Amino acid sequence: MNQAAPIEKSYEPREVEARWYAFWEENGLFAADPGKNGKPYSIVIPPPNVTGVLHMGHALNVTVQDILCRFHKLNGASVLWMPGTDHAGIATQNVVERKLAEEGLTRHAVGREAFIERVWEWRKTYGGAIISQLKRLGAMCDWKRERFTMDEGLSKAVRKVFVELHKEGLIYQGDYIINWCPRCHTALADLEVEHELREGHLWHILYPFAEGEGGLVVATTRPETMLGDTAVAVNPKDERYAGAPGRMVTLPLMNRPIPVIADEYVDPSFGTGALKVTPAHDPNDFNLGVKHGLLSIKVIGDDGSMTEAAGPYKGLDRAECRKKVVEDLKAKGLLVKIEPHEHGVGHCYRCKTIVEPNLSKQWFVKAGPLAEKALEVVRNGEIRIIPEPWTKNYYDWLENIRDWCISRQIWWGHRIPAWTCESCGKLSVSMEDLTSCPGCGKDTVTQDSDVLDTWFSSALWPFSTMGWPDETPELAAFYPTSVLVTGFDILFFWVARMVMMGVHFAGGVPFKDVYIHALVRDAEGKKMSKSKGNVIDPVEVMDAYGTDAFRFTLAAFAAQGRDIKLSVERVDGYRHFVNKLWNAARFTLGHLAAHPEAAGASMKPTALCDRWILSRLSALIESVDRNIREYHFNEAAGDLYKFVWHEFCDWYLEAIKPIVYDKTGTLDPAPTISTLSRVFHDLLILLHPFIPFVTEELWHKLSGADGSIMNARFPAALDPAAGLAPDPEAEAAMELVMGVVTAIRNVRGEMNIAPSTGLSVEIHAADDASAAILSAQTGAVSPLARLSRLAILRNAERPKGAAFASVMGHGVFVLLEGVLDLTKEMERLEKEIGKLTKELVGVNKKLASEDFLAKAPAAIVEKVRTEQAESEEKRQRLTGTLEKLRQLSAGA
RNA sequence: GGGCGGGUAGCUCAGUGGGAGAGCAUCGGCCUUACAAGCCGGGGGUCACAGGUUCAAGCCCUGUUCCGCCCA
Repeated sequence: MNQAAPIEKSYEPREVEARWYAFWEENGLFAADPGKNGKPYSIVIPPPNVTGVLHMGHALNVTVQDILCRFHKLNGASVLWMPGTDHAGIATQNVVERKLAEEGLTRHAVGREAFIERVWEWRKTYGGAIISQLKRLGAMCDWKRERFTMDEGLSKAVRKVFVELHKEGLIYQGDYIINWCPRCHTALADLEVEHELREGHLWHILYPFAEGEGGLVVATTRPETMLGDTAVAVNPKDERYAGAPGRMVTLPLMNRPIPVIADEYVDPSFGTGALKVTPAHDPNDFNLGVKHGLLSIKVIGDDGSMTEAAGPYKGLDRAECRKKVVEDLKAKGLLVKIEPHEHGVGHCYRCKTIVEPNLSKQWFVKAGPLAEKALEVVRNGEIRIIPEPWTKNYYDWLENIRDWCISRQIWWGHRIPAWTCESCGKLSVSMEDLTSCPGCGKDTVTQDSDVLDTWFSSALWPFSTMGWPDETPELAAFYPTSVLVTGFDILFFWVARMVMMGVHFAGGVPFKDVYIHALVRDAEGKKMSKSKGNVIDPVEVMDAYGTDAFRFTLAAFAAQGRDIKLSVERVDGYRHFVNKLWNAARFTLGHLAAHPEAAGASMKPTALCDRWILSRLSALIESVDRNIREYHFNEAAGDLYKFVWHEFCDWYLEAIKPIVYDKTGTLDPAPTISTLSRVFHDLLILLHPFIPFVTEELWHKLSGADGSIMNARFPAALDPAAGLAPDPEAEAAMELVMGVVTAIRNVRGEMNIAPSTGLSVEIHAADDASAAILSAQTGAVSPLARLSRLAILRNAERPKGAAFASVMGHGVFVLLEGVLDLTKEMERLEKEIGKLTKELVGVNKKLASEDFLAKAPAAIVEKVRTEQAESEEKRQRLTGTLEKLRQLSAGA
């Protein structure tokens, strides 16, 4: 190189990342403009919880979106990536309540208004943590548009949707059994309950007939609920209980007569086949209760303790009550037996407390009609779910959807816009806050104290963030969004509900594609790696290896199955990759600087390696472009990796050294410098979506100009004018060159010859064309293989004392007269022959099969034939050489 | 109980019908002027098991087994 390397010897990510992120933001490179030319490309970010900290799931999710946004921007699209956070009702309220508890306070002590103020304060102080972590990842979100589900605009959208759905009869209030979390003191939707298998018991209890002898033995996993039993049910086909339906039994401990009913629902094979029915505390029992007109007696209160209706057990905690009930039954001789029993127990997804199915007055969304439309738009292809198998899960859930309980008995959230009049009892739902009753006109109205499920507002995210219900330029330009990128864990919670709401309110689907990526189970560690202790903090990974290395690793993982286990060793591998690119840049930039006249020019390539690398670049562009569009990020990343390391660095840069370092003064480096410049330039653009920071840094060193790689244009795979097109001839010739070089290196390695020793090599070409190619490439082959002499011959005599290799039918002789270690050479040849023989067995078997010859495609047969001929020829030549060496060795 | 995914090199994982791959680890040789975070060469796999379809199976089908997830 003619001048000192202009850049540091190794890549130091920290400073570079901070500098360029600030640059991008300050220069408005993330800013979306609905009036801009170019095909709109839009994504709304899955809003992370405002209480959240960045975990692997976010990191992967954001990396994928950023790759897509940067890629489409490079392709000239008008890009909007809408960012924001979610108010996470229960989670945030829990966090603030814990802080209050540290001060010895409760939310009830400070009051609703003051409490909500405290939450806003908390949000102001801590709510930005996750946002700054997203920035650290390089996310090109349009931060000026950042939204929060509790913002004024979004709140207006929420209220509008509530009012409209209520008007349409799709929102209703009623007494139903719901999942109650006694800790969070709120109702939960079915989806918000997590079922875990627990070791429990099955208690068999005798319920004596009210009249006459005997009774029925029921089996239950929750004996404390018996206090609220209002029937015993058996299957009408169950012969054991023929005659029982219609009779009465006495409910033990409560001494209440309850009827025996018959219903097909009862599974005769479970327990004793007799089912105690507690409509107030079990969803299935609730259904039976409705069907048979049974009473509902609520014996467990909202705080988890027993109610008045539990009689003598009133005030006991539900767990204590269970013990007491069992003891009392035992004392009365009514406890027939206790069996160990494993069963699913529901837990609150926020605090893990065991939920209590409880009868309660709540607000519900009638999901059926909305689900119908949400099914339709996927069935008819308006929305594509990728990978496709998730479509089935989507269908299954929507086809069996139940009404959605949307009211929560907490304070942090969108308050339900419903007012009840104490005077006339009228319930009014309204867009505007009410101060008087629309019915009787009196000012005795009170707003419902409940708030809405956070997912209710999240369901509106794709259009509420763009200004709906107003008709905005953003909605016109960017709705529907191009793709939703998310993990499968919220396919039901969020994706399905967005589709329902989008189709119903925003006039169409909220997105065209849903890309479901792999999921890293994290932080809470519930599922993934807690047991293995390999939870990894993305921020620590970025600190240690750099964001680009981390992102590239995630991209390489992105097509994986449904679980991710990330190892830092692998991130380290990709850190090496980034550094490799950095050092390739040092080399490249040095030579470009030395030849400024050629650096930017577009010259016709003359050298074989130049033609070859352009052909490979053309293939790479095609692959990266296609694979990103198909969401095959791992393929794109893998091809980039292979190109950079194993084609560009390993072969191309080495092959051009004799040209760019030419000391003979006989070579013209200009076309090669021009090609190098072009390839490196395009390569940075191809890599940019994956590793934005290092590519931006190098971009500036490359051009020496200001501007940003973000404004560059993605190259076209086919651009013959610029020399970009597949060049099979160059690829074939280069393969011959590489084959020869590798064969010689193999000899050197196996024979333990120092790299500093120049070798003398003769190649006996099998045909004139190959001889011509090789003759033209001696200048490339010699340095790559470290030769002191290279002769390309035709029909020559086998040289004496030479190690031998066969490459594509050509004889390669490494002249080692006097120093050839016969034993080693024979071992090397034997190993080689062994491999070939193994290959030949398989190939010969194929060719011996008439079926294969008759039925396999002609191209395949031809390929196998060629393979066989080449391997056979090679084996014969190697065997021949080996034989001669044996004779020589025996003679000596 | 129903559904889904997975079992590929020592480890973490790619690979959806014709050459079994990557990173890390490992062995041998190199401080060759972009890079020792590197270069060159090598070793390592009956692709969980059994059967089937096919000219051809890691890949498709059936069964078995183990692990994980979702739903009830």
